[in-house]
Amino acid sequence: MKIKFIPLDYDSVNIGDKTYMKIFGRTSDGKDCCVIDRAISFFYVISKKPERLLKKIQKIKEIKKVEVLDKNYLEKPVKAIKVFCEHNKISDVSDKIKKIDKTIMRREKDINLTTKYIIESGIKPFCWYEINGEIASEFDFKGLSNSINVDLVIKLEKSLELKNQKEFSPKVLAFDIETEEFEIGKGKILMISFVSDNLKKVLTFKKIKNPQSYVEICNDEVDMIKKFQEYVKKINPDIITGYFSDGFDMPYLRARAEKNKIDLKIGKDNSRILFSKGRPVNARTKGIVHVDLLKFIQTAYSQYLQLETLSLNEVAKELLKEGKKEINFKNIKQTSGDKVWENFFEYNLNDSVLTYKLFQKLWPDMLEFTKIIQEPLFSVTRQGMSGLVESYIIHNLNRFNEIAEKRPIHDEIAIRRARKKYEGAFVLQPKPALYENLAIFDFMSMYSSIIVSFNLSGPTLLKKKEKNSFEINTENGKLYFSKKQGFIPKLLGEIIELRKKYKQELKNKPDNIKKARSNAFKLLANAYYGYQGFFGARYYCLEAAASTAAFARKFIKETIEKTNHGGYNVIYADTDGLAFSLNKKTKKQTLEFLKKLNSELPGIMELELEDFYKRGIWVTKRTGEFGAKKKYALINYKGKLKIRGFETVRRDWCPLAREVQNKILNKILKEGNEKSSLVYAKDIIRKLKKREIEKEFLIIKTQLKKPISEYKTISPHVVIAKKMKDQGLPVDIGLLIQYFIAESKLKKALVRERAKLPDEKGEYDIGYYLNNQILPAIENIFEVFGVNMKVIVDGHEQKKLGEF
DNA sequence: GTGCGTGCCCTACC
DNA sequence: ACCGGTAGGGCACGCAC
Repeated sequence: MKIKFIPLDYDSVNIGDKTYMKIFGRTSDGKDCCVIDRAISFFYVISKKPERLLKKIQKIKEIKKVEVLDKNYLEKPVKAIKVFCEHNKISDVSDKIKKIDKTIMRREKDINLTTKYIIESGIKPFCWYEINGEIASEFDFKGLSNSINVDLVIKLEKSLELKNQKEFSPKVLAFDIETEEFEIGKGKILMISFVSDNLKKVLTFKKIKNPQSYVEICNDEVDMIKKFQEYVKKINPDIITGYFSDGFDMPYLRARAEKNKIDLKIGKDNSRILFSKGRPVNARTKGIVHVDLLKFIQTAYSQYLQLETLSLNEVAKELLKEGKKEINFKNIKQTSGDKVWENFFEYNLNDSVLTYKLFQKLWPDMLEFTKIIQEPLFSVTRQGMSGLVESYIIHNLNRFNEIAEKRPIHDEIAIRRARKKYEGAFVLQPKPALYENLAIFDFMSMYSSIIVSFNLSGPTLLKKKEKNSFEINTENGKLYFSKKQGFIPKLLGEIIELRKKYKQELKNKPDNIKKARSNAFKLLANAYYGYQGFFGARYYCLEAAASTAAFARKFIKETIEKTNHGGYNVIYADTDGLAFSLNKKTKKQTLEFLKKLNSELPGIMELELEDFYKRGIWVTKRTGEFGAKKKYALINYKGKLKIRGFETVRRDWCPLAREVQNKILNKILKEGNEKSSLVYAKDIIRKLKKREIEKEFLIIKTQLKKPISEYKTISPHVVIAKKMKDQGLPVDIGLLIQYFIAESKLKKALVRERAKLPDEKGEYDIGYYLNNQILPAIENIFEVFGVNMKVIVDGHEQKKLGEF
């Protein structure tokens, strides 16, 4: 028979002594389908004299087939023996070959079976195919089809990628649980909510009177978990999604199922939820793709989100413009009244609703990444950017006839991590002042364009100077790179081109898919440089990373020189951009000057105008009279502010300090002087001294970055974290610790001894907030105008200050 | 006992 | 462990005086 089919999830299974792929997906008429195919399993043996080796290798009985091929390995032509055997025999066979000769290079054993299958079969995720095959009978594959809960199980005979790739909207189930305890499995699950198309439900065993229609009351926890399982089966989604569900909801469900001796099976092949061994843990449900939105947001979205945390509440507020339902957890007990529980149900349901909407919002991005990277959705949503870069490279190696480099093992990683850091970007020290009439130029994707323009990669790195090679001076001497384009720079060049193409298409006719596609290529391009310097990368090359940084320093410094020579005054520069004052030059002249600079740049390097600015301010460092780097504020001719590095944009400063500084920067940039800001600042200080500022503006937030016990320095937020843990609150890595600094009877109490939880009793310490928050945030701004805040505060109000 | 350098720690910039 | 280096700045700590 012939069907139109779209693959969503991949899995492998051993039947007898053979390995098969199970490809879960949908048919064009919406049927649930599983296509069965033989797995494709092989690895390469690279040898200078393959003929001699071949005879010995062929004696190994597990090997099914060998081919001697001309391949490339790290750009160099090699003779390779492609050794085919069953997947579960690969390491046996490989070991036997190693025994023949220890030095023999074996490669691609470490490429995962699904990746290999996708590459070799060409059956890619979320791409429509015409599949020819037979319906598997109950006798095929030792009855495999009986164990798979789908409408159709097909033995694949032939597949053809369809020209007409129509859109596919997956059926999604979003879910969320609420529990008695935060620790995984410790208390009961109180309720499970889930949302799908036209369906909203809360399952619970709390028996309240007259519940809302979406509430379904179960007998007990066991019944509730079983009902959830039944609902998943009935809804039969393509994707099940949650928020931090890898780390909480899924492990909790498993723990409670185990505790209650429930055989919880969610997969379409009746398998249990599978958890990865490493950290962070991820949870897989076979056939139904489990997507944890948090992980994907962390890798693909967080750089665009200027949020204090990536909590569902904040992310939903930012992306969906709607937040979570507020609720006070502490008061909820089994004995609480029905009204309290009603609220709790509503809250729980709302989380699933938000998760569902968030999924729909992010879906174009996930889909585009999946299509570009060609890895299954499950792994795409869990890899970091370096993993995505690597997958992209691996899926494109066949075009270059390349054998993949091996993944570094433990010892190799240790060596790499121990290597000295290389010199990074150049940052120009600014001269503190208020400037007028500015412009910023920056290099478009500077590091990526350097990698492409100078062919910087491991395989193109030369051992010594060759005629006609690229060369660059680094802190470890000169390095040389071949001019024959390597596959890594080539692929990156393509990514940059595609990004440009889709960006243009997006401009011409905007839609979400184009936006997602353009963005995915942008992220991928930007991650390339980091990838080559990352110790876990197959194509790790510190020399290439160091050279990229060295070229960047060279070009930004040259551009600064040229700009100063061109009659401008460069104020500041960081990595790939420079700010300068126009002096008497016009915008038009400046754009002409930009053209000239561009005509002198090599390869695909390009300098752009970022914007013209009406005013800009640079301040001194707190220590010393020098201008502070990475700290400035600008206003453009439309009145839009660009604030970088200032306390205003730092979450570890209290809102009052941030707000006051923000207002002052705003006023100064708009008005061109400090006069009215000074009046404002004095007023705030007066209010603070009179304790007229609400405590909520004085809460300091700092993230817990590691387990409490690992801290060598016990700083205020660590003390607070301990307090919270003692109170039975969930204190985990990544938690944003909130506290304020209170007055103390002790004369010389440390800050940490004065730190209190926001709802703890105590008056805030006026002296601390004045001297450690407000003044530091505004002092060096006024200093630019020769105004000394300390003198003003002390001079006028010395007596009052003395009290603190 | 104070003052200062140093290291830890967090969070920003690009 | 899950992309890099550069930088500012608070806080705790320990040594010098």
